[in-house]
Amino acid sequence: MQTEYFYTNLIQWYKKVQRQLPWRESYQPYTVWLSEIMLQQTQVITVVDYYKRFLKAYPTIFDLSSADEDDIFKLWEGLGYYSRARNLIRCAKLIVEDYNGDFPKNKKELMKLPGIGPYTAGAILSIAYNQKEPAVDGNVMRVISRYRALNVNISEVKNKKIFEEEVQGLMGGEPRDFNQGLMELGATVCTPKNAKCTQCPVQEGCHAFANQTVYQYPVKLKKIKKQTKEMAVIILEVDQTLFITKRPNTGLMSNLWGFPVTERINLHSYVDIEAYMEEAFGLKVNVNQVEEGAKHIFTHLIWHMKLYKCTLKESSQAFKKIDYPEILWVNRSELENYAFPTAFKKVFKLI
DNA sequence: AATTCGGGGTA
DNA sequence: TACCCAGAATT
Repeated sequence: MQTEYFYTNLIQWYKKVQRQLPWRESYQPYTVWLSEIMLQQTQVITVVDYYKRFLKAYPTIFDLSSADEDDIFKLWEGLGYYSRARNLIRCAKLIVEDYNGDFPKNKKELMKLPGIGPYTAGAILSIAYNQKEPAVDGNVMRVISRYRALNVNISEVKNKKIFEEEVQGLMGGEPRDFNQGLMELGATVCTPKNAKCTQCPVQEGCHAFANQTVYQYPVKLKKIKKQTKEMAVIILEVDQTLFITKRPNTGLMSNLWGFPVTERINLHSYVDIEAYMEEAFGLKVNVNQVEEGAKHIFTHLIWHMKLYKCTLKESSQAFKKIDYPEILWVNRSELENYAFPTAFKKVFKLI
């Protein structure tokens, strides 16, 4: 029978070849949840060390729920998608306050929690509670679309339910190992390029392999064009202390620290930069020098940074803060105490 | 339904 | 370069 073939072979393969990963040492809801949040759009190899540090600092959901937000961001520094870190604390507090420290055991309740969507809910239910719920991520869509030769555009969110139903149909009695096995197969064998079909436990049933059309799947129709922005990074130094500010709690790199930064509208004007510092922070500055900065690539845009080295005008006394919640003057050795995204860490080396 | 969220590995 | 990654929230 087709269903038993896929399930049996996948489970057997997974139990034999699975990678030893820190979040596979136990299947507590807390550690499953923590690892799944970190693994969103982030590769396993990147997550491992972050996960270990995080779990050591916060062994239980109760530790995390009472954590200092700045400490969380410092631990998350460099991992990206920083709203995940903010949602992590919000979720931990809700679990402790509203659920007595125990994660809900149904999809509807789980998806009400910040940072938990359909994939993560399914992962928690299947991996922690061994419930028969699908957990469809990019790996699973690639595996299933190849196995069934599905000409379904995975870029359209509405098509995800097609894959969830396929997974349900293939699922057997061990959802925990089955869902993880599906993802493991996608991550290590059924890869986007150089797929290792000779090692595949379900090669005999795979339609794409039979038709030699493996690389036609998954169908993905959406092009992202990265926009390039010329950015001015303001390096304002007074008495060997640097001016830094915490970024707003929405938008790009929210809640992390950074230097003041603004788009260079008139590429040759210092006046615009001085006006920006006056408007945003109430600081009257002089731009003394412009130096080459760094390039940084985000998901949907590219920053070309130039460094605008400034001093305060003597007449300026008031350090007003308007748009930003927090500002600080710190010396270079203190920078490491604050969480900075990688774009600004590149600047550290230049100043 | 489309866009916005990082950063690194890989070919 | 361009693509992809154990996606979710917002517009």
